[in-house]
Amino acid sequence: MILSKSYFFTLREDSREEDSTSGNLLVRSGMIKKVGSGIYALLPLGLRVFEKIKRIVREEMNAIGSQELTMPALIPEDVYIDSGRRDAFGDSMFALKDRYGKPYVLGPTHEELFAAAAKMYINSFRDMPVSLYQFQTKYRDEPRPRFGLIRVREFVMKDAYTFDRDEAGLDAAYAAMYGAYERAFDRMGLNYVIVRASTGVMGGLLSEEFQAVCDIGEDILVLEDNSGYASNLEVAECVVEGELDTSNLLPYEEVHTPNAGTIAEVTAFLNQPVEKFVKTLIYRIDGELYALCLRGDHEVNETKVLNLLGALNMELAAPEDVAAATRAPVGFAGPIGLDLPIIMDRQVGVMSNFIVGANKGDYHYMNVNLSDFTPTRVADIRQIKEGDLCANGAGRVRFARGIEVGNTFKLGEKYSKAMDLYYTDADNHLHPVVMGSYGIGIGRCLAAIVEQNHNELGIVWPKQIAPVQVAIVVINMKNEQQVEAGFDLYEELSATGLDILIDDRNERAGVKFMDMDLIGVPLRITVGRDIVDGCVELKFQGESEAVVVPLTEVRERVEAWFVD
RNA sequence: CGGGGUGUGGCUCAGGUGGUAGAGCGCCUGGUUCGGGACCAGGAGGUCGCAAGUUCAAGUCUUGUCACUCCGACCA
Repeated sequence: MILSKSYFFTLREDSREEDSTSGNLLVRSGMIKKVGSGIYALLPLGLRVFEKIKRIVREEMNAIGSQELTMPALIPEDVYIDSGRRDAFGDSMFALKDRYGKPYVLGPTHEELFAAAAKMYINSFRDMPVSLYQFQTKYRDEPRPRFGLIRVREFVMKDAYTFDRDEAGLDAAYAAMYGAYERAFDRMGLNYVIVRASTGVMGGLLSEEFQAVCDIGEDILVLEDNSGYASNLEVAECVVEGELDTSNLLPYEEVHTPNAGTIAEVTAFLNQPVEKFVKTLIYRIDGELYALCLRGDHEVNETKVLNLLGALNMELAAPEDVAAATRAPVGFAGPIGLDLPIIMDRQVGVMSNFIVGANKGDYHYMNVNLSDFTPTRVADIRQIKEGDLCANGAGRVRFARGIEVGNTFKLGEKYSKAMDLYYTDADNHLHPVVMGSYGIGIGRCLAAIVEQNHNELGIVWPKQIAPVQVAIVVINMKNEQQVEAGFDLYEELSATGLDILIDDRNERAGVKFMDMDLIGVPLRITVGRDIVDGCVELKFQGESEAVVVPLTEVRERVEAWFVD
């Protein structure tokens, strides 16, 4: 890459449109440019990085025997209606019509088409296992795009699908894919953890996420360092702490608590610790009202509730619904005498002589016990907190934030049944194919790498990802000796197969150095004052001092550095 | 979808009470510089998001609209 003849520019100031470090660095280094909300152009330098990430993923996919193909992004809407997912995606799907009025969508994910591809091929158990993947642009109408390439509306994803005869086959395919993912993310230089996740809209048996750890991550990871436990907050199991003390159960009594409708107000008014309260939240879940009971200092985990009930939507009930159900204003609901299904968190099961709302404005009950009401269900429905006991008992959990750069799903038979994908076994019986699906967000990887690897001057690319590995900076373009040596070196190093850049612009040295630091060149070779001795400077990423090396040794040093 | 903010040159922004647009950076020319985002002089570049309205006169006031953005809701 000869800089004076290349599309190359940098910006000195942060862009007002960008709200993340990675987004700003990528924009300032001229690698990406926002075109619209959640829509980005990949400029030449950015595309180089993007292609390197793709190459790593492609190599790892091919290495486990997955075959690449390409599905369309523009898809007849019927495909998703048939699988039952059109409604599940709802407004997050981009929808459009052709000139005849026929409805189409831009694919948000491609299980359906891959199932269709499998259907063309798979008839017999002899046709499996088989594994397919693609790189394809996905479209999701995100309500709120943000953080540069991290939450966008158009993005390239590598999605892979495996097809097996049975669950044992799926387990093997899943394990292979999991290993490929570990190798791919390791090669990218990402710091990541693998967490158990919710199967959500995708459905299925198991979901795990590859989460790049960083502060702007939108997912909360629950970690226990000694045991290596890692879970997404959404599904992190809570364990019951403490035991039920039945030694001194008291009869419940009504107490007047004027204007004390929040937990904070009641605890203050009654001067009791928040752990002595049980709060009762009225939710509307798939249209029906439910009461959820949790200890006062605990929060509802909506994912757990939805999974428990097999429901799709839940929201706090409207104030008028609460009033009708509890015969009291919001803030005084309680389980005693309440005519709603009651789902009680397991932790409440070890509480005694606690305080609940009395279903009567400005009143609570004290000294309530489990015998005073009957929950419909008792389950783990609370959100885990930092410092809680880990589900495996190994210790206390801490939280971290993560960017989901990849996920793996054991889908099982859900889509094959929906898409009528069956095969004949050796005994001539029909069985549904057992599927897995696996995604990697390429742009997210790029953003996460930058988010994890930068300093005050710019990006610090891992050398295998960097847009160029080596930059030759010619200090003085009017000095013929420097120019000639620079271009000779450029020729020589280009033969190594590495990506080489020569900065031959008529700029001052400071400008060139700043630009190279901004775009994140792992090795900078400076052709300057030492050229009179036949030497140049090599400055390796992470080293504060440059080393002076004779021109004759440069190639050797560069090659040794890169394989290191 | 609810609430807030912002739209002025390629970028970052300034433009009390209305009077016909500026700065810094970037770009072009010349000169002095030349190893960590140089300096001097000259210059090019703007339908002030868009549309109506008020007014002799609108970047500025009114209304509408679009875009971007933040908080919330939502979220593979």
